[in-house]
Amino acid sequence: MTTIRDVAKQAGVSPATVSRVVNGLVGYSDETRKRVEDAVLRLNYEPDSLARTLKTRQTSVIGLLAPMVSDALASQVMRGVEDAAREHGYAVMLGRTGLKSAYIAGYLRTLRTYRAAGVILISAVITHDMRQLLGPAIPIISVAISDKSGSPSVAINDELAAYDATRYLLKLGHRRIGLLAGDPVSIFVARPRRRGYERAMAEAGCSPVIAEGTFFYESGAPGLEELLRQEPELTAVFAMSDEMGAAVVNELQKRGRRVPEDVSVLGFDNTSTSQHVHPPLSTIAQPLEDMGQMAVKKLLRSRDLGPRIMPHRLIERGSTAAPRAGSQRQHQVSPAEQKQSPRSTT
Amino acid sequence: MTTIRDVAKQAGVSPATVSRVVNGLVGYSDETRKRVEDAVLRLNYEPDSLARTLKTRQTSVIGLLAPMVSDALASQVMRGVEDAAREHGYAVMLGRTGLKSAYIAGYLRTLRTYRAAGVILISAVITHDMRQLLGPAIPIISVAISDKSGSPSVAINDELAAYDATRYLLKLGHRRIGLLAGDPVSIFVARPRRRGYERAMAEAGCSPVIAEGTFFYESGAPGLEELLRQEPELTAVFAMSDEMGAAVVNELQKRGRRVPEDVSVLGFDNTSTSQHVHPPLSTIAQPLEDMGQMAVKKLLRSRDLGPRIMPHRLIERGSTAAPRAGSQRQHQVSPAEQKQSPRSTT
DNA sequence: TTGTAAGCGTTATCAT
DNA sequence: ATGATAACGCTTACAA
Repeated sequence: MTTIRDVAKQAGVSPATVSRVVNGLVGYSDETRKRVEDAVLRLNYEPDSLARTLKTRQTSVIGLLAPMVSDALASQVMRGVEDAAREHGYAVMLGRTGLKSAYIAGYLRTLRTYRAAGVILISAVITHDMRQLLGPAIPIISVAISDKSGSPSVAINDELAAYDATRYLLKLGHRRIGLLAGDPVSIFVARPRRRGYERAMAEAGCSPVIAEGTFFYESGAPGLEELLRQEPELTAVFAMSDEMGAAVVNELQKRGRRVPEDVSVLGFDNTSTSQHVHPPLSTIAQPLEDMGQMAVKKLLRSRDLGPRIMPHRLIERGSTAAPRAGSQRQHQVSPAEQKQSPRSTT
Repeated sequence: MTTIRDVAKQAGVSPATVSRVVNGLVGYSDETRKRVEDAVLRLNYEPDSLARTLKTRQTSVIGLLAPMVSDALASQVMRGVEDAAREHGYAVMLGRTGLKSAYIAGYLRTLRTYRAAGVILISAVITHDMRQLLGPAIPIISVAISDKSGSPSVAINDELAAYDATRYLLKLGHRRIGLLAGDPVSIFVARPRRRGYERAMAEAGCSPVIAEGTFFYESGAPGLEELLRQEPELTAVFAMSDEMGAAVVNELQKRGRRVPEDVSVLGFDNTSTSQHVHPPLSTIAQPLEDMGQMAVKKLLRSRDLGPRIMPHRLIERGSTAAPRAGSQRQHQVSPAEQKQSPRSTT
């Protein structure tokens, strides 16, 4: 390993001068700059980040904590984070937390001793303990969680997104719309999304039909079962994750119901799963990659605190349509229902 | 930030003694150990990894380089790596390379200056340049690539896996089996898998039918189109990725052919995608998570070089079956065809 | 058993 | 414009 001293010797100058040249500071002649640069090239010198960080206290690693590194949502966010980090010259340190606070604490400690420039937390809320553990020098930001506490965060408005989604189904003419939700204590977004659904249903004078799943594919079929038990005449299902939505599509078809002719299905997240089912899932898209990028940008802008709301959008694919004429009376569309979030088609 | 000196002062000993206690070395009385431990607790002292590494030259970070952090295969491997790394007290530094050698080089440099304990490369072959860049002190290992060069690696035998897969379809009675492959220069596993398919087909006296896709879902439909153009009487399709396999299932159904009654479909990798289609895909499973874990273990066992072959296995789900009687003559099973890889059902 | 001091590779301060 | 020199926080001979 070649050090700054080697370069200094080779160039016939002091280490201090080499440091100045390498860091583009002032205080050397063109002549010496040239000599130093030559030496750097010849010896293939690369400054040691560790030593540099030890001295300057400024580092170039960003911590990224995800409950699972292998689920589609986290993967997308990770991708955005990784790209933005590289672009700004930062390295990413990855931790899989499984949402276990002991794991999170462990990573936070590690990140502190590595003097991380900041920490990004996917799908988890920032607690007081976490802030404590990191110390005041290291900022932390959450991604993909609507956080009411005012901590730095990048997320969509989950309540509004679910509201818009439900409104969309109502507008198509559906009245009996089942919600495939999730456990609100382990899955933080489940609560606001449920509120959004309930609000839209209440405004339309429809009664809610709700079952809870795990957000994983496997829980889709039992979830549908439960919804149908509560309301056999269901004409639409709004699933809080694409995985559950995909499972519902497959399960409906297995039961001999056509999608979307008999039952419409709407997913959430616009992960690749939504395209792997036939017909492809209509879904609510979160700009996950953008959210990851935004998170590092906020982290790096010294004090850009507070929550940042990103736009969601409805993507219409083949899994949603108006209910069959006659299957129930048509829903009357009121003027107020025209204002909706922007919507696009893929 | 509290340093070793603070603790020393608090405990009334020298920094050296604190270091000894903290690192569990010998050379102090029970009495002082107690005093030091108290001070550590009271001051909430945490040794600085950076300074420690600078001195000892041994680090606790493992570099993990993946072409995409958001595809299902890499995610699974990452998960295994992450788990094993944590278990051994290592942190994971993540890099997304897109297989661009410039990106890889950049990360390798970073990892060198961070004195990484080792580097894990997903879905890419280790080149001489990479080894050069890392220097002799840092080992590197590839995962999910059959590497003939003898560099450290953890992978399945892709040739054999594809051979077994094809044999399985032959044994079911299929003769006209299409292969949905991939570009062998950008997707390294495409070549051995193709060889395995060709060998099995040749042994059975069947002529190969091959189309190239990208391994992504989108390429499944055009790939099937091409296969059918070459051989309209196809009764089975072997896709080199689950994504392509899932697309083929959907596309076949769209064209009014039933799976598996009219056409069988076999995927590869056993990613979650294989379960998100109906009927669920039969597929070749790689133990991706195990492979990730194995990679860090090999890295950490000082000099456990060379390639490590992991077992693949065939998972039978609903997308494969014998061809319809009469659609073609039954294939005669020879005794040699009985020896097959272990196989399980999910 | 314990302390002193040197040094890991930098950068920053202060002379010159 | 350049060079000594002293940190950064830790480990490790070596000495006591």
